[in-house]
Amino acid sequence: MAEAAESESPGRRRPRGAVRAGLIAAGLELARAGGPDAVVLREATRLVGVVPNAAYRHFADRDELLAAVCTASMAELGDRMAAAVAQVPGDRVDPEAAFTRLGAIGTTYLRFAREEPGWFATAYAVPQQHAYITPTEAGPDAEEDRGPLGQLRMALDNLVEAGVLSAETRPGVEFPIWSGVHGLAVLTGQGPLRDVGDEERARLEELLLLFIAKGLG
Amino acid sequence: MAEAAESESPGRRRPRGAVRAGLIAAGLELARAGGPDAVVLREATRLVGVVPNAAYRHFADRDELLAAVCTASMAELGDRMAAAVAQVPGDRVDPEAAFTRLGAIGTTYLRFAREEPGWFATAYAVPQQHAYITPTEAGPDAEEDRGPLGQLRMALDNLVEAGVLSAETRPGVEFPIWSGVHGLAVLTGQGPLRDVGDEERARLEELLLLFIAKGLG
DNA sequence: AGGCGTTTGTGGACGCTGTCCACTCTAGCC
DNA sequence: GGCTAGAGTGGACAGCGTCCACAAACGCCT
Repeated sequence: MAEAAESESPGRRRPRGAVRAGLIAAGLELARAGGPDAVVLREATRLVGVVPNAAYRHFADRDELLAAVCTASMAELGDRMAAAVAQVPGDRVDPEAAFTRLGAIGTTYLRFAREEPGWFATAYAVPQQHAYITPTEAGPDAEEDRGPLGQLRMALDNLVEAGVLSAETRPGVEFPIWSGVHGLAVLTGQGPLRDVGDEERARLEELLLLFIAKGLG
Repeated sequence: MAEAAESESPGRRRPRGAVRAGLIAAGLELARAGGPDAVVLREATRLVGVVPNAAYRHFADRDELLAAVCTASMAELGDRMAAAVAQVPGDRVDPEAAFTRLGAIGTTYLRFAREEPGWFATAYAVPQQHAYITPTEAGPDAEEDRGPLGQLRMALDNLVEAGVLSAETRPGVEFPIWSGVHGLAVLTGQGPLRDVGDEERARLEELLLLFIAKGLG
């Protein structure tokens, strides 16, 4: 990432979008290690090997850079969730597979928060409004939403299709479930439960998923 | 709060712990308006009417001041929850009252997050470890714990006493419940659900409490 | 080919922050 | 009634985000 001192004459020497992309990559690196507060503009430019003000050619201010890093962090979470879901064998109407997919979603979410706390915190630390989320009910064509909520919705819809989840329980359940998983991630991540041991943490996660399953049944 | 320019000779003119208490009060004011990041040491000293370095006679650094403000924010949340619980009529073994108390706890928590977002964020933004929480199982003598988790535990224990909640469901349920409530508070507070409308938000809260009730039943 | 405007990066500066050091004055103890 | 510890002051430093004026490279147009 860091390629300082190219020792060329000033002016533009890099390919067209390189500085912008580099700043985001550097920001991602910083965020990974220290969360959103660690995304400091000057340090990012330093990693890219450019003077601080160069960043202002690509971002209005630090918040805009941070927003880009947040979006990238969220995308990373979404990608990992999608990968985990895709890895579950069985088709849409297979009841067992549908349930396993839901579990994979929750587990991956919690694992991401545990293994990449900086990115997780960053993904949800949007400086301004950002509109990750379809306001409350997506249009009926809930195409491909790779965000956590979108993927959770798809998994729940599959559960209904597969006959595991009753149709009248379905509407809106994504929010209690998301809240539960997110809350545990936050409490055990940066919150007061942050220094419970590993196996204790695993027990809490299991407890939560069981509780959710009970609420669905 | 702000009493600048007392225009006395320098040296100590205030009662003994006044500056320290004033700094915490000023920090609380700042946190209320802007969350933990708004607790800036120099601004707090300015509000108290003292030079920035004076703060270092009472706190090792900014993080220690912030920690004190966090503790105070958490205490405020705890007080409001306790007040709401105390206001519910009926004794410990009254089933209906016990259930109402649990609802009051959740509702107050969510309301606090909604009406005092700065304090709420601050309460959970501890810079270092802080040990609000009894690691996982309190000693059998779970005396008076005014923290959110402690009060939630008491309410759940009451629910068992009153015969509403089965004894084998009880162990550990506080964590899924806390997670759910906290998660919704965070998601609708600073998270991606932050700009849903008021009635939408109310619906989400209701949905969550229903889900929790279902998980308990 | 050559000129020119737009883009992109530079250099220097400002105000703000947290923090350190040396100093002073006050209050309370012997 | 002096002395010592505590509490507040003043000045300074580095690091941060941000603004301004300037210079160089690109690429388009004639």
